[in-house]
Amino acid sequence: MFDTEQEKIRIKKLKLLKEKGVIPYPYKFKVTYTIQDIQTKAPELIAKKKSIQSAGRITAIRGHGKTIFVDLQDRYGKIQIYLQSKLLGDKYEIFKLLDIGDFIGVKGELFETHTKELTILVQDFTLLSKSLHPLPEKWHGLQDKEIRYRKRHLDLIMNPDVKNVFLTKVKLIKEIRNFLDNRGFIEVDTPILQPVYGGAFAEPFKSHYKALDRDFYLRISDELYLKKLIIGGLDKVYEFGKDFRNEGIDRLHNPEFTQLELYQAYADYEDIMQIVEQLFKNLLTKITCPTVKREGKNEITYQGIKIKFKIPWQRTTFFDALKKYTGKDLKNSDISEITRIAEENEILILKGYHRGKILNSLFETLVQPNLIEPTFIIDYPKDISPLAKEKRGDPSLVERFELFVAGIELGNAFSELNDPLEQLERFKSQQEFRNKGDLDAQIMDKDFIEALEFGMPPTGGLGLGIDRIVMLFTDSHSIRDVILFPQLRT
RNA sequence: GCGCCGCUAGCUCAAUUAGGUAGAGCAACGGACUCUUAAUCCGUAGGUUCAGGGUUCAAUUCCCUGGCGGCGUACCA
Repeated sequence: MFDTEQEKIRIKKLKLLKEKGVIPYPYKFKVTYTIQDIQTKAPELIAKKKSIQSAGRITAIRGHGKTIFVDLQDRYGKIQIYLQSKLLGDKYEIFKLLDIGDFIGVKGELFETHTKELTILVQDFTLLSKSLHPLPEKWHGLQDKEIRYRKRHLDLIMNPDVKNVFLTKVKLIKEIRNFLDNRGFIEVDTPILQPVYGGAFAEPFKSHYKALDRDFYLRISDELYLKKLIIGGLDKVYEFGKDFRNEGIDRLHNPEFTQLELYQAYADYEDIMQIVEQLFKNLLTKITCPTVKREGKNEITYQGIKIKFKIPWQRTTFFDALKKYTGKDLKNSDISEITRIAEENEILILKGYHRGKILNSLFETLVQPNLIEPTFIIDYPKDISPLAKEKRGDPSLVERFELFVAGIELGNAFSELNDPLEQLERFKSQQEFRNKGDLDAQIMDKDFIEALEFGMPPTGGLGLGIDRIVMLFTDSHSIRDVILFPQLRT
């Protein structure tokens, strides 16, 4: 546990401190000014020679014989403190048993050094926690991505920009809440452990509930429960939910991720598109990440690509988009033609792939990477959208859209299917796909059908990938950079 | 899953070309130093080179297997 030379030395220092009567892990310390407070109120604090108390982690020590300069870091900032042996007497020697990484509380007065650096002249200090491991190197920080993800505490200590990313995530979620609350939506929560999973195409994580002696699944979406709330009359609901999908990990996928789902009664997918546009307009105005430069309120530069969010965003039908990038109108094509195009483009077709699924593969490979500016792809084939309502005037399609920005899928929405008899038929055809080998086909949920039978008003519904939106706002290349503890191999 | 790349001191990196006693900076330890800020100066210590196997007189270096990670790709509509 304490194998290295430096760790052994720290353990020894801990023992020495105890022998000298220093409590290495005390209970509390009164902070009268955070480091950020000190910085904003500096002129006043200096002028009035106010006694201030602040606390933080030691990140650098520069000794000069009878004086020591120390950098102290707290949640929002870093400040220099100055210790003089003539002021501290015997305690000055105690400080020599402290290390980079230790937490201390200090009491003193603020002043400016000759080089105009804000500094606390320390009259007294208190050890608040002894750190038993050396921190990574001060200048290069912590680079090793594996350690950064596995030991996020070290990443946060050493790489201040990381903090900004997660503070931006918090602000963004808070702002979405505000936006929805102001429009009369109510926030709810629905089960994560579900006896039947549904609402998306994905394999679930499976668990076992001993008391009931039956298998449960971690939800892959909140959809069916939220629609029950619409049936129950809540009319406008949303949930920020952790969803779990038993699938691969890459720069856009983490097995557990945060999704916003919202449902609005008496609305259709057109209304939802407008909500999404307004929501982003609001976020673009209010959310800025300190480490990401933005030129204007209507644009974001993501990974070097400038993206404009001028409303209304582009709306293109699924088949028009395919036509643009394949040169062929595939709306009435048969499966052999689609298969041929897939093969021409070296798109893998696995067991259980039916027409819609191959079309979707074509779309993802040939169209999606080109969708840089915010784009609503609308009106999807029915067989890959079992929860969406038929397109008015075209029974082969459904009223559904997906939102793409920077080639990344950010959201999925429909005019929700509310005809219980048709929903039953859709589930049945999903069952057939499943029997033919499509393991992601959706599961019959009789409980949900029965709820629909009581009557669900026309409803528009939406799912938004929050982590991916945060990627956009923080210019993060990987979803791992916007999830504090991303999944890694154990 | 597949492909490529990587893994060396607590951290950041050298040394691998063509096999020949594994180095530096920071951090640490001892010493000097009352405005430094990547403090400076003098000195010291610190290594199962990811693991296991193989080739060789000799392996961080070459080969094989495994582990972990990164990037890409596939799967995940």
